[in-house]
Amino acid sequence: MARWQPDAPGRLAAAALDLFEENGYENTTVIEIAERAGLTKSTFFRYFPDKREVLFGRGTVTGLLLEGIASAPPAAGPLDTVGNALDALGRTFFTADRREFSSRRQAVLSANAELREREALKRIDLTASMIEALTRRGTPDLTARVAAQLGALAWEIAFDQWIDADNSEDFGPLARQALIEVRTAGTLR
Amino acid sequence: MARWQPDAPGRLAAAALDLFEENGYENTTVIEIAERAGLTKSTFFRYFPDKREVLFGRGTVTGLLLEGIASAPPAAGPLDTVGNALDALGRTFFTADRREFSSRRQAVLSANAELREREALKRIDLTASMIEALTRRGTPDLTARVAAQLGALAWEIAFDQWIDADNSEDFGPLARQALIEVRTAGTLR
DNA sequence: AGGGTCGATGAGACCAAGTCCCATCACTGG
DNA sequence: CCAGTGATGGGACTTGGTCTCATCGACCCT
Repeated sequence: MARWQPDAPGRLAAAALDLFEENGYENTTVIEIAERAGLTKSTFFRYFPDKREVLFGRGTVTGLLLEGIASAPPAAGPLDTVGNALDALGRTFFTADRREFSSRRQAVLSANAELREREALKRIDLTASMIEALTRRGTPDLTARVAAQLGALAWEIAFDQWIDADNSEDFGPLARQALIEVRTAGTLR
Repeated sequence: MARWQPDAPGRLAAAALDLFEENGYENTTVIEIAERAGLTKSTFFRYFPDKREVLFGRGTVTGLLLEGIASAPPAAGPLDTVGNALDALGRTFFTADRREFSSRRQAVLSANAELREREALKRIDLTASMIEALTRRGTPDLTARVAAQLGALAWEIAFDQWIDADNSEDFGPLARQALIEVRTAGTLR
């Protein structure tokens, strides 16, 4: 038997999500979160740099995305490359069993400005990562920046649809479709 | 004679920028900022909701941008509309006399994660505003979202160039040019 | 068996951000 | 001269976040 209950960070994250749903983010104290997880404030800050971060995974998403970009066929255009990456994300991360969790999490996020701010930062960091990964495979800088922005937009659209209760499609196809629509809408004056 | 020194928020903002440059954002206390401005912590938080916000203007930029979008010729395409708005911004806000200040401010922003996070939020809020302004003049939703993202990207590019020391062009033309390049780069696979 | 080590946790002091409430002060108008 | 008003000061209080040291349980080694 383990000396302590396993997966302290997981328990903290779960407790946090519960409490945020019950009382709201601002009315929830880090001490309360830790207590519900059977831990203390010290341990909380050992695993998460701040209170917001408890709702943001350990950056596995970024890794998957970069991998997806790097492993796309060399001949693929930038948007197709991003499409492949989003597809990979759908297969590995935005799986059906994670849908409910994602939905709950998203509801909490949109209810609080501080959390939305962190989300904004994540989006921009992610976009920067995509740009770097694209330039690494030879995409010209400006093209990479445009592709990354459009990719992030398609992600957002697909994610919202995926979360939507009366919709049962997988994330991958939704992202593909969103990317196509974004591309055709991108022929602007 | 006024009973108190005039323009308390302005003095606070100036003191903050000075101190952030001297000692860095994290090593500067709100109390220190207030003292240098001849005020107190209480007064600081009367004018700014938090420490970060002292570096972000009173949202005049958003107003100007929305105005610029709304006042564009009705026949203009979405990107031209955004271009007009950026142009207006260049004439009214990103004026030559504000260049040095913008440059100093930007250096402080990029040096601190907390400030970059706030900047990310501002960008996303601004993009949302642009989308709303575009849809209000009849642009289809998806088109508006793409145009706003590309507009924000062009803004970023133009701003970086404008800030760049060995460059003397005005913001407006830089933004126009950036927008053109972004549009041509946006024809992707 | 018993002592040493190690990794995860707890305890508590401490600082700064941010909130709140009330006092003060300088002027203004009646 | 007095009451009101608006900007400021003062200080108590909560919470997020940091830091340092103590504890505790298992495992190893002899």
